[in-house]
Amino acid sequence: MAADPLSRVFSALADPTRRDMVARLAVADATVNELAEPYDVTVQAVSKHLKVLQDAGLVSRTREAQRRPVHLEAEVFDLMTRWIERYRRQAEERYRRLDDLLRSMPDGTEPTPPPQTGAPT
Amino acid sequence: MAADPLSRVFSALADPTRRDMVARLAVADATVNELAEPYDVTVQAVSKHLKVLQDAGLVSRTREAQRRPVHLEAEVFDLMTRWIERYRRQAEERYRRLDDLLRSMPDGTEPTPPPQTGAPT
DNA sequence: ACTGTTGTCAACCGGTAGGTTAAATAGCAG
DNA sequence: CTGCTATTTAACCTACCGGTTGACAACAGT
Repeated sequence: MAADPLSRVFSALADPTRRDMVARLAVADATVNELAEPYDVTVQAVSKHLKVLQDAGLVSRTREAQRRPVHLEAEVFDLMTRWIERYRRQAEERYRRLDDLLRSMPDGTEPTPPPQTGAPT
Repeated sequence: MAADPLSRVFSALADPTRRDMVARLAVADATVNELAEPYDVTVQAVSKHLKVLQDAGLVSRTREAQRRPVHLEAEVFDLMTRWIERYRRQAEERYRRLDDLLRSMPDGTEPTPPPQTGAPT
């Protein structure tokens, strides 16, 4: 199983069934059997999906009598949003600067662009 | 290969190496060999990663002499952000309403909410 | 016309993801 | 204690994923 949290979250949401579960859990908590009902897979398969979501920190389970309601934990979304926004912004900034650059030299001279960088995580 | 775009994007970003490539491409376009340099995998492996990113719509390639610079396409990020924000908001709305509910009945009467779990005592 | 560089394609391999069935665990109702 | 319901665990199977090596295509430079 993927070591880093970001990989776990992205990987968890890469499955349509799991995304659908998240969508339904955003509306209301639900038990495993309730969650399994709409899909034509076994309850065990759904239980596995739930484990993936839980390992990704997307859901939590609380013991309530013999049932174990599943609850959506929305905070983890921030992890993704922050990652995405970071690079989206960076890319947009690039375009902006490229625009400026092109506008500032209609003669086509190459002004030796900044040196390459190493990559962050 | 995953049919729906959302699965493809999430799946593509579930790999740390691919996320790192995206991070570097946010800074500047790069060729396959340049991209491969920091990692201790073969160029072929990187080429495969690139194909995944491309199928997800995250990068595009433009033919330039014998090189094929890779370019980050940031628009696809919106697809994810929209999905995430939608359910995050929905979940937060749920909490808000639950708060209101609890605040609105200090007598402890149960107004028969939807046949839900977690009935407060 | 060769040679070197850049990149892809094909075949293969080990590991893991997602599904199944069958058995085990946990709690509630008689 | 027995049985019913809800859920997880175990064992297994198949398919895909990420990596490899080896061969090949396209182009630049000499």
